[in-house]
Amino acid sequence: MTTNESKTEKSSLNFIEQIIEKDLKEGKNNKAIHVRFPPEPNGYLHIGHAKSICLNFGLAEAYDGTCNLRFDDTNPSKENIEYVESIKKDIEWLGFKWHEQPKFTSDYFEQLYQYAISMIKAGHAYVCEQSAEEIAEYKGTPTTAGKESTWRNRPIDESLEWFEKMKNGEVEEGKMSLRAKIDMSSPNMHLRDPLMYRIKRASHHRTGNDWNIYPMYDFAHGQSDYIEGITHSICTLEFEVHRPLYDWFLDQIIEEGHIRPRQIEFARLNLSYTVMSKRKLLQLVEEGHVSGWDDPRMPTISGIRRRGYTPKSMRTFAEMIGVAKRDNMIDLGKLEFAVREDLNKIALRRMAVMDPLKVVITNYPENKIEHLPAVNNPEDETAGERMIPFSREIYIEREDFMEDAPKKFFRLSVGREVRLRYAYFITCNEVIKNEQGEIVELRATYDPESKGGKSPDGRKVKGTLHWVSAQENKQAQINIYDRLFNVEDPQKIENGQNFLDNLNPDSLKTITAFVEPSLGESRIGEHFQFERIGYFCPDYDSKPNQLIFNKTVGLKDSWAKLADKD
RNA sequence: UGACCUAUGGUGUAAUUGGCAACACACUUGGUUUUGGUCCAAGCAUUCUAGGUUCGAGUCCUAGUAGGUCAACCA
Repeated sequence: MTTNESKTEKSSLNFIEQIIEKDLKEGKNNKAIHVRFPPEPNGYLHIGHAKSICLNFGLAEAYDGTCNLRFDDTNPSKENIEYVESIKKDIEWLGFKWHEQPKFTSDYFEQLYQYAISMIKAGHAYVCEQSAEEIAEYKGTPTTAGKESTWRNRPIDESLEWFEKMKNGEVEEGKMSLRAKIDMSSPNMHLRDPLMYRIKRASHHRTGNDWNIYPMYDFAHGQSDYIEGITHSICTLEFEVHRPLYDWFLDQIIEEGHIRPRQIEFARLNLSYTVMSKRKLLQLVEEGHVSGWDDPRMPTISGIRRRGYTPKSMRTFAEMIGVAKRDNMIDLGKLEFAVREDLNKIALRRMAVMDPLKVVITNYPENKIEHLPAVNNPEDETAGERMIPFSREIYIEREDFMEDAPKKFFRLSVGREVRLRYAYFITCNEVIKNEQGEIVELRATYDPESKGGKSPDGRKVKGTLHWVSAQENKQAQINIYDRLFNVEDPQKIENGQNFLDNLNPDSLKTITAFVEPSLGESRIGEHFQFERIGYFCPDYDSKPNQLIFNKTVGLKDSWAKLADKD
């Protein structure tokens, strides 16, 4: 068995896989792969996180390694347990399993504190009494060097003493901080004596009021990686400039014979027609532009789930977009392709009429109701059949009829014959209008010989329409979602505007539709294809007597494309 | 004008590390079809620019250009 050797089924490797295979080949880290997904529990996960989750957990799966889930909870004022729970749920939904129990950076607060003390003792850290403003001022700018703090060379004992007092809550918030002693003139801003600890009186969601000081990201992340034995610490590109600091901190604590984690950065996901920053997503929720974190228009994992996307489609998508270091803007169409591909294979076909137009079949008996068999999924024989009621009066889609139809219009028009899916051929012979001249009803005749939709004499009809019996159907509320923003990159804004000005006012349309009776039994978690329209799923609020469906994504529509050209 | 990073079709990712630029999405055209869906077939690139090395360069060298990240007691 060569599970630890290479990914044989894939012909090309991304740059991270190449690094890993090289490390494995060289026998680094005892030939083990141990990665981690380190979210901060201060918001809901979005599809960008999904990319990272698929990357990290996927790497662990591929190389017979392990992947930790670690909550990076060093900022008690922003984090809470609600987010912890939603993050766990999202990862599980995607189908991944973390190594052992979920881990928390707060589990290591005591160890981190000890590391800090030893650094003070070694002369690599000091307690600084500059204010936030002074620190910023002394820091300099990217193009000009900074100045050293006046507290930089205070005696070690004094720093030790004050750090202890900081910890014990004897120092006011903002009055002191612990800083690493590195290089105030470094061209890398992050090396200009970065903060290691700040005083915070907030209650932490796990450690309560045990601590009055909390470590900063840079002094917590690499250390946590080290403590957990992480081999490859994969993060996004904006942390690239942090890497020298990551390595510097590691140098201060590393011991002989221990695994030294390596930080590797990749480009975060950008998806067209949406935003991906937690801050902006939070704003959309808080200002009520969407109904919540799991609004099906949100790029959050919970939103996407409610929208009807499948875990498999998310993983396919992650596979499709790949991993690299250059900035990208992924076409939303790729995500839609991934979900259509999955849903096409698994979704049960049903008929539903969104915008009904009544058709009376004049030569069909008045009170007769036939139950006709219909295939559940042509892509999956095992899905079987169900029966659909057919009657003298039916509804078809309003847009499936046209009075002055062009040649390319394969649907219903006066004098034209079409097939009603799984039912009969009908020919339209009369249009009924109201006083305003609007079409309110169609009269048609059917060919009794064409039962099931098969032509009795081999004659062809070009069009097949979906339909629902006007007598036997269910009403359903349908939520039709469109892209949340009108422009590809909502963050690109004109002067004086903000990203909210790019919101698509028509991103949600709610209508009432007639659906075939079998949909009355649909359950949350199921996926349907409403034939010729798109994929839909029952919303969380859907009930048997009050059906609600969310549109996941439309079917590809080459007729709409053709019609658009005029 | 500092440091670091990145440049391959409309989009994303490859190219056995110097040897016929490949795969997917999108788009176009045609075929099949009881979903204008699916499926099948075909088409779609001067590898950011300019020089150079080489029998041969997306890959190496030189000089540019463009984009991104970094100045939170956030992560």
